Amino acid sequence: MERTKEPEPADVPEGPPLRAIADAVRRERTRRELSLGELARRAGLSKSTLSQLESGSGNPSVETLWALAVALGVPFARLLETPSQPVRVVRSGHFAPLTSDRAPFTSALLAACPPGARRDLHFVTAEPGAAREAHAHIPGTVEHMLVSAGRWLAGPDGEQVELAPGDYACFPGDRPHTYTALAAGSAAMLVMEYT
Amino acid sequence: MERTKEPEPADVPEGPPLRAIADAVRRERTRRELSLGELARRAGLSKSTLSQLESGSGNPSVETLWALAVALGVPFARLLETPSQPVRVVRSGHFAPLTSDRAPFTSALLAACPPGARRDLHFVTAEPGAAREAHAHIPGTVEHMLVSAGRWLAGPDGEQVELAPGDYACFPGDRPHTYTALAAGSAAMLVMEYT
DNA sequence: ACTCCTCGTTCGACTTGACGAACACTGACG
DNA sequence: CGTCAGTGTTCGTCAAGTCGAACGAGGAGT
Repeated sequence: MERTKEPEPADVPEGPPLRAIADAVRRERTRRELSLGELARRAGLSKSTLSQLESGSGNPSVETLWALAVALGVPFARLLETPSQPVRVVRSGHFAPLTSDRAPFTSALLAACPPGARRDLHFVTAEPGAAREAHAHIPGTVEHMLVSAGRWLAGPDGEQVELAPGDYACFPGDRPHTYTALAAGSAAMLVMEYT
Repeated sequence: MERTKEPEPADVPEGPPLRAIADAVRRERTRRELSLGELARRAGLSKSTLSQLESGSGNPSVETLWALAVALGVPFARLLETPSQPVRVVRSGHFAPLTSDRAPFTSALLAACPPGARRDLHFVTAEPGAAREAHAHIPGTVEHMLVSAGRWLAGPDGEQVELAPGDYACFPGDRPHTYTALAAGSAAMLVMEYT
């Protein structure tokens, strides 16, 4: 391995989840009560390849992983999933300095659109006092909130976070959650994401 | 390639979408106006590897693809997908009167998600003086902008509109267009929609 | 005991992906 | 004109992924 000697930018410490892939493959395989050899045969792979893959040693090619996904009957991305996302908050000014090609311009990707996802855009305003209670939406729903003005307290029940203008947060929408304005004239961009 | 000689089950004619991956990488790269070498540098890859990958010849490892996904700031699965409307402005306070259920709450649907559409969320900040010129994206791209702070002049060339905090505008992104900050500390939510 | 089968692992040989260097091309600058 | 800094490509080399075969371990049935 070791393709590069450059000090990886510290703000992106993530490496490829080889361990997670290995576990996912083994999990999906045992769930179907398939033997390692049987899955290898169905996927057109050798047992040795699959064995090394499941042991975490290795760096499979997309062709190999694709064959496994087909043989297992799962979408490709399933083998790469990391456990459910927690509430994610990006404080104003703490966005990733992704691109700043020219002069006084910064742009940050808050949330890329997952495959097949659909997003509706809302703009909400509220005055203090009343909490908007939203019950659980259909599973897989994710909500994104970018505060435009005022102050908000929002998030799943028990995990609410306070947000100031410029703050961004996203959290699962398939659990009960609330939005509460803490200041007069509070406003926010709300993106509902369905999968 | 050709790892197996077994007659592939005819009901699953699919192979790994190497072509689609190649196109996706190039699309995401050019969308960010990154050169091949620059992306390779950020991802810790060699130019040759990336060149071959984008040309469709090759079978990248997950480590390689993962590095690219991180460098591009997109979820891994995005790279595996198979894959002109007038300017519309909604002035602050002129949203559709979707009055709240309870008291001091208003919510407005700015733009419903068309079937099959995909949207990426960005947060942009800028200082006056420099206009960010974005060249035409792939056809069908639509951009949504919700101003959070400051003042903006944005839109397709020749049709720019001035926007104040709370204002919303959407316009085609497949034509040359610009974003210009007119006040210090200007910020906005930017939603890129692809079909 | 033995045989037969299947399980998952480890071994050497082959194939191929990834790297670095050199390449041709373009446009900007003197 | 030449030079430089970019673009993206092709080349040879090395490391790593993949393969087939052989391996030891565990059962089930004689």
